[in-house]
Amino acid sequence: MADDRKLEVLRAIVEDYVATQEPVGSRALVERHNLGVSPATIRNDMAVLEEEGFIAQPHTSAGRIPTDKGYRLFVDKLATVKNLTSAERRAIETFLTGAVDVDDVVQRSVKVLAQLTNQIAIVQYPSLTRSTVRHIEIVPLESTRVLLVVITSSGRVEQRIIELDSTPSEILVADLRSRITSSTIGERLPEASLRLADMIGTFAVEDRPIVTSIVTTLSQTFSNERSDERIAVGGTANLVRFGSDFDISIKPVLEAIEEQVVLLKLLGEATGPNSLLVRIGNETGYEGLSGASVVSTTYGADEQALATLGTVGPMRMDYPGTMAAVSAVARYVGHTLAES
Amino acid sequence: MADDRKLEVLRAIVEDYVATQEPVGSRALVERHNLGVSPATIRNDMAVLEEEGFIAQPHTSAGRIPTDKGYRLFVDKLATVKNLTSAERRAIETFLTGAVDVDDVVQRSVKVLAQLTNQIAIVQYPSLTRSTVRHIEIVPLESTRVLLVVITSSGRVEQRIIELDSTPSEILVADLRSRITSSTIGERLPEASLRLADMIGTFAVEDRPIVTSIVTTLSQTFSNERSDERIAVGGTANLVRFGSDFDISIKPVLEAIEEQVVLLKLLGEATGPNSLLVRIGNETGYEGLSGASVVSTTYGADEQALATLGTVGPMRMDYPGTMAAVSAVARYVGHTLAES
DNA sequence: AACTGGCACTTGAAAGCCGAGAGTGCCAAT
DNA sequence: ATTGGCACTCTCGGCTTTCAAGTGCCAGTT
Repeated sequence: MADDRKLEVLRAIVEDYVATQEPVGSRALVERHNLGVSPATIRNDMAVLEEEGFIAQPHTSAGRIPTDKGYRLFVDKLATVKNLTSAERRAIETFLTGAVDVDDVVQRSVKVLAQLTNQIAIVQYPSLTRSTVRHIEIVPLESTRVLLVVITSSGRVEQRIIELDSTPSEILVADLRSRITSSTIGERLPEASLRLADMIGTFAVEDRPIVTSIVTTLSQTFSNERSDERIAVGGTANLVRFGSDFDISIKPVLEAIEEQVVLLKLLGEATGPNSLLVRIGNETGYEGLSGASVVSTTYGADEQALATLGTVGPMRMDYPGTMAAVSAVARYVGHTLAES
Repeated sequence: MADDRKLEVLRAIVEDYVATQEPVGSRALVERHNLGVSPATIRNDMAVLEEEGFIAQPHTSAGRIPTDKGYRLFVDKLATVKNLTSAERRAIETFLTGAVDVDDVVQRSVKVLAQLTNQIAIVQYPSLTRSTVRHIEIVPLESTRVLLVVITSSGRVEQRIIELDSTPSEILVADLRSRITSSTIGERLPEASLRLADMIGTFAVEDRPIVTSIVTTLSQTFSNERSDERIAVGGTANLVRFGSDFDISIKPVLEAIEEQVVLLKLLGEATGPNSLLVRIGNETGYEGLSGASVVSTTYGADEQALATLGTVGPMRMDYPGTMAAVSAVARYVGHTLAES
């Protein structure tokens, strides 16, 4: 029997429902897609699909809509990867290449992604803990103040100003700088942090107080979780477009968006580079977001994944298009950061 | 005739309407506020107030609601300044004192303000152009790269990394650093920028290329308009609370919030320190925001206004409360920044 | 065995209707 | 100037009715 056709029907249902936002019936189906059979036949197929849990009807005698499981199957098996138009590619490129620093790159990315997908875009700032140390600088300011600057492989610059108990000698500063540099350059931040801790003992006792405060501050900076949690969000106005219909209530989504912790969980651990994570409906694991799906992926400068980005949209979204956009933006962001 | 009473009636209408969100009629009015007259008398007063354009009725034979003009009068003449409870004051204080840097201060402020007012909070980052130079640092990195760091009076740290044509000698860097420092420290940024421009000619010709690129980059940093436009927004979830009723459609507001330019205009030029700017309904000058009001003020470290903050809320908001919250937060933010 | 046309059945959404309640404006009386 | 009374106007909620879409099933066809 035509088991293929059942899948074809599912695909057609998903596509039509995504396009029209309305339950799709057997008649409409045969008209729009040229499966060479009659509505009645489709009805039989649909009955089976419903039996298996891929589609459902909102009320008896309305058309069918895909269930979570239906979307899942669609994404896994049926979605053909859509390519972006060259215009879209160019848009991303020109938009991102104008960026002057990391902040700017991230903010522009959210904007592009939101516009491309008509959804809510989320971009995590490049993770500190996954970057390596590119440069460290220790600069004495007036009297007992010292400026510490760390530049990471992702082009991010972190700085701290600290107050010491006494004014450090120039020699000490120079010594400190060179030793810290040589033992941390190129290390990933968590390891660099460990190296630093081992180092304090190697300095003269009278210098210990100063060394200790500088080193511990640096160490904190390296393992600064707060900055790992930074996130940019855009396209919230799109929320109205898919929220107003029904299905999704706007409030929990807005709340989720303001709560960074939730957002971070949402982006989640995308498995690896170039692999998209698509979570559908309840798979997001957040109650207020049933009816919504999350498409996310990692981006990175080299092989190394730096952070995550993605979109939140209605469950009935254009998955192929969204997936294409997310992965394209991730790629470009990666490039852009690597160059800076 | 009792002209005072008419004003009293207006105040009562505003207060009741703000509290209940429902048109208020003559009967309810005399019951809740003890004006010593009968509903019929109130009706006469209301007829006059309507004549004069301070109140209106949504439909014939519903209660009255205040018009833009009515709110205006209320805010200008009738609103008694409400004091925050000591619990609220303490909340602001403890919330803000935990902040570690300027970014953090701003982000915490939005959050407090949003929670306090149940509205959308907007906080502009401390303006660069209105700050003074506290410290400048020039740090050679590997080979031809140089890191420039500027610390401003508001505690903000800006840094740039630039690529030079050739490696600068240590002597040149030291010289440059001391001369730049002495001529810009304490200056407001725009003036510092001018000073720098005059300076290039005083260096040896062979050093010009390097000097020029460093100086112009600094100059750009000083007059960086982009960073003057940075803004933090919070409390968008509250939008639902006052959007869902009717009156305000959510979409234009969300759009306005994403468009920084609009936001900046919204905050507008608050006239002076400690003076609140309240714009009601169409006074905001932005079409999508009819039905909304903006309460804003400036905050600053000393006398000097650094930037603006405020809230966007429904026209039917608790003006006294909001105004109190906005000005209190502004004051605390000012303090906090001055100390850091 | 798979497909098809026909037909009765279900059901939600839209439209129309009605009564209740709230609030007004006006008027005559105080 | 204020007040009680009263007729009038609306909106809102609940109710019924109608309409159309879509299904499920069955008997017939290939």
